[in-house]
Amino acid sequence: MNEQYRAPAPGYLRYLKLRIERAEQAARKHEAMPHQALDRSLIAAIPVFASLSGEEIDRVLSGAHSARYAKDAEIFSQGEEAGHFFLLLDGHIRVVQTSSEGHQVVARYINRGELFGIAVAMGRGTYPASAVAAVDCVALSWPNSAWADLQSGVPGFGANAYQTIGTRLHETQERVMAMSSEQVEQRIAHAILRLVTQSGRKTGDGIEVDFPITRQDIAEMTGTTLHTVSRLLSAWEDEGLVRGGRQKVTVTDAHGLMLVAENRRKR
Amino acid sequence: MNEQYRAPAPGYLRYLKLRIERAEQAARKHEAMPHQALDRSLIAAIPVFASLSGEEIDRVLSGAHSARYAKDAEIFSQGEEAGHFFLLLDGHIRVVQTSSEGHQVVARYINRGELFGIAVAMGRGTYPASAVAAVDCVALSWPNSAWADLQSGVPGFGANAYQTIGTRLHETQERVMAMSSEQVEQRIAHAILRLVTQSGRKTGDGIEVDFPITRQDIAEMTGTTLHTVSRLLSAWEDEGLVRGGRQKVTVTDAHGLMLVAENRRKR
DNA sequence: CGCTGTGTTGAATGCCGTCAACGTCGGTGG
DNA sequence: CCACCGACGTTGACGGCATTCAACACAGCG
Repeated sequence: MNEQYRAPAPGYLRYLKLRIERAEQAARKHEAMPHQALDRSLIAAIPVFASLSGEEIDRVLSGAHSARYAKDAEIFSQGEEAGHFFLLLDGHIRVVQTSSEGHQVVARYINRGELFGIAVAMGRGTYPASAVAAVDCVALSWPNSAWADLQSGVPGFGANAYQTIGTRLHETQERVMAMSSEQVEQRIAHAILRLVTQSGRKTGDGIEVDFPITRQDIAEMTGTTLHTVSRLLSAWEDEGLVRGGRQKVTVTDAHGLMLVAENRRKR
Repeated sequence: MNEQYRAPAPGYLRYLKLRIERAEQAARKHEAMPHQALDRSLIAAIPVFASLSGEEIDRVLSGAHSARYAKDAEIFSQGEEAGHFFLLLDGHIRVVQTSSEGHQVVARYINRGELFGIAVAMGRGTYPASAVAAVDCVALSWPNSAWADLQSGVPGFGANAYQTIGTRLHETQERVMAMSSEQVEQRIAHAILRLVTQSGRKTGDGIEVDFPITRQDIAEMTGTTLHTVSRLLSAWEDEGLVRGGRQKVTVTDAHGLMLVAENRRKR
């Protein structure tokens, strides 16, 4: 604190660099087929729409726009005017927030069947975060003007949407509690358990996060650095709790990892 | 990590003690006049209801229950079945979350005119946090069954409520970002600025948080300890940025404090 | 085969939590 | 009025843990 201005936020340059990289990747936004043939079965599989008749589904889809998004494409951008809301049909989406200093945080991952970008439901004019395809994705989008129609036309749609928001608020608050009270080790363990619970895929020797995820991503979920994440994952691999890999994490001993998460581990 | 079980969370005993104290204070719950005379003017001053006619206001109030809550009384409790929602007519409410290990976090403060305890809007069966009166308070409450009536009967009520939730989600996410990227000093500065912005009262020599707030409360808002808060407030007092006091904080140099919050301070 | 993105690991610094002790204020009861 | 007590606040000393800095390893790709 002896300089005229304090040095920029720790690691600022690294974050800036990453941000630029991702921005360049994002230039590929909306590269894909803008009006893919819509299949009723895609929709009928979504719980919210399960109760609808074929005819009703057609009406719901008539106002929707389907698009494919390549991996790392940006579906919408933080601060951008929010004109549409989305429903993820397939893939995984990473929701990223960037602070004014350039620090990035992964707010959450969206799984298939979930609504996202529903700024309209909260009376917001802009998206509070960016949505990036973690893998190739397919999503429906509606203009905000369709919100009222869906709410009145699809029984349970409004309730489902507001419950989604409520769940996210609650999860975010729990994250605040975790960051206030837990050690880094526990936070990372909890984060990984949440990932495999919500987006896990069974493999031969455990449960694996079924989209590519880097150490840096995990660090941005838990408020630490990729170094710390790497160190801990290595240590856990030695203990047989997880197995690492390039952009890959496999939990081989979920129970053991849970003990770590709750700080009850022996040793 | 050499013991059989790791030591309990750092400072656990202190938190437990505090929790017990507050629980005892909370035993005074609902001590006050259960059906205070309702005054239309109380309601007409609330923005959401401003557009209503006197007759409509009477209808809104007919389903409501007004109560006074003494300082430190608990209006509802975390985990409790959520049967009502509330509107704060006067006073200030502290919303507190407690983790399973007993660690407490102040989720937010509620100001007059704001809805709180609106679990029903998010399809939640239980309250995710506890609400404690920071000063003597007056609040309206409705049974959950009145939610639909208010939504259909009061223009803008639903939109206002969902916007409130959206704002809180956004604020909570910003808090996650702050805890991920900012130093303790900046977080505390931001928290105090937010307090005086949202609940400030002008005094002779600055802006003061207009409800009693302890160092411990500030620590629970920012995820630190009361020691660190005390140290920093003392340092800031020496620099002329704030003035402290028993359960009191006065900002005397908001601009200077903002420089601290953004880590742009000279020196 | 270089380049870029990703991951690993060692060493050192420093922030901030922890422990501890003391000071101060306000209320309460003798 | 005064002594006592609990709640709240302050300050110093110490040390652990995570960040930071640095260097290297490895995979994929053009």
